[in-house]
Amino acid sequence: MATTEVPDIVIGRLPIYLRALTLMDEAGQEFTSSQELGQKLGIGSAQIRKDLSHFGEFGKQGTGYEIKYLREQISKILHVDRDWSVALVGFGDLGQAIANYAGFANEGFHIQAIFENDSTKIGQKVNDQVVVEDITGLSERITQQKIKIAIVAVPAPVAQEVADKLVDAGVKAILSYAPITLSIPDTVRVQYIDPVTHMQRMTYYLD
Amino acid sequence: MATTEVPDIVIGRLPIYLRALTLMDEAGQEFTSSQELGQKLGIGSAQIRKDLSHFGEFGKQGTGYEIKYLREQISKILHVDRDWSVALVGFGDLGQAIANYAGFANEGFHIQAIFENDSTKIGQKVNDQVVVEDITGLSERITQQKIKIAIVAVPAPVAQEVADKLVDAGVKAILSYAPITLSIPDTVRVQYIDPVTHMQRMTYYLD
DNA sequence: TAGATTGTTAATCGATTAACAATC
DNA sequence: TAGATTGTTAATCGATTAACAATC
Repeated sequence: MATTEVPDIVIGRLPIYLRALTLMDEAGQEFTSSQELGQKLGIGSAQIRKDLSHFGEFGKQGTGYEIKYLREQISKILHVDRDWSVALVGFGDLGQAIANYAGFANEGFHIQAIFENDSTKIGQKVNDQVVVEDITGLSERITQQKIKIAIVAVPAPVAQEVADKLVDAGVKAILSYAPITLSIPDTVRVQYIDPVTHMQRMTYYLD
Repeated sequence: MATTEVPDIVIGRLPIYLRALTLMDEAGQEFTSSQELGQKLGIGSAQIRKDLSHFGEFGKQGTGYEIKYLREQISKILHVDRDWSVALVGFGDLGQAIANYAGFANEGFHIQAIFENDSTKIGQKVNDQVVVEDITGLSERITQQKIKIAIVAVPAPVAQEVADKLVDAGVKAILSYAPITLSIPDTVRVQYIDPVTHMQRMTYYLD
């Protein structure tokens, strides 16, 4: 089927499918079905089949999906069948935890540049490879290295300013840990991580 | 209006509204409108009015919403007009960053118990108040302190096991940083934070 | 073949949006 | 009063789900 603009909500589920498939693969499992996958994820089997149908046919009647194959296909669809260079802005507690987090590198997201404005942190070497740079050199470095993805881990009051610089430098995707809604041209993707909003979404149901 | 089961997607937007209102309040602003709020958040004004209408009438024709008042009301709706005790399981890099993160306490989420299984970390004092405990004492301690919210910051392979213990101990809301979908009774709320899935959701749009 | 499961269609369900009377 | 903005209704839009022919 041709690409008739796949809904973003579908794109949002693909990484979840991918994660589950990777787990099954690592467990040595070879095949799965939309039913089994849905069961594990708390999602209807019809939804999984519908989601996948936006991109092609990946299964076989009677036997379901070959895990390795489907995994590869979803990786390609999401463009994660390659390595990505990532810039990290902010090297406080949070930034440091992010820089040390192995999960990114494992999935091909490599932090290749780190920026800070606290002079005591500049020059520090992280993981024996990346040196913390002064934030004033952000635009030049990002443009030069053609980095397209950035992580924002600075305090809320400066996050918008940082985002503006990133956009100017050509960044096309921002993962922001700052608890504010950024104003960003719609040619640039943004995703937010704010643990507090997640908490507040749950307390509604508690008494 | 009576509560005819408010959609969860609406509940999910309330913390965002609350965050924006807090920001405006701190900036000294007194009134806002659904239009202004929507503009700042990239959401339609009709949607904001519709969302709020599930809970009552909070504005005035012609002038809009008094920020302090609306903020208070949303806080009450979300049950964040109080303090919450939180248990943290896992005190590795991520757990430590979470324990040090001021954002939780600022919003009334206080980490009152921390559990680990690495004996070298047990007994350590965090922020001059909470002592890292052996995970074997988890059930007793959580039951005893009647803690209803927990943060899971353990490696994926043990996350399900930890979640089961938390549920047994009476926890009703789990914020999980483990990159797996947990199997949890639907009497317990779960929210996930997985930065990698957010990244993968964006790379789809990059080339 | 008999059983299982796909991909897809059509029906249902739910959420968003536009429009406007009410009213501050 | 004139202008602005609410809360709500109805229309639209989009997503989920059920059902099933196709087929491995």
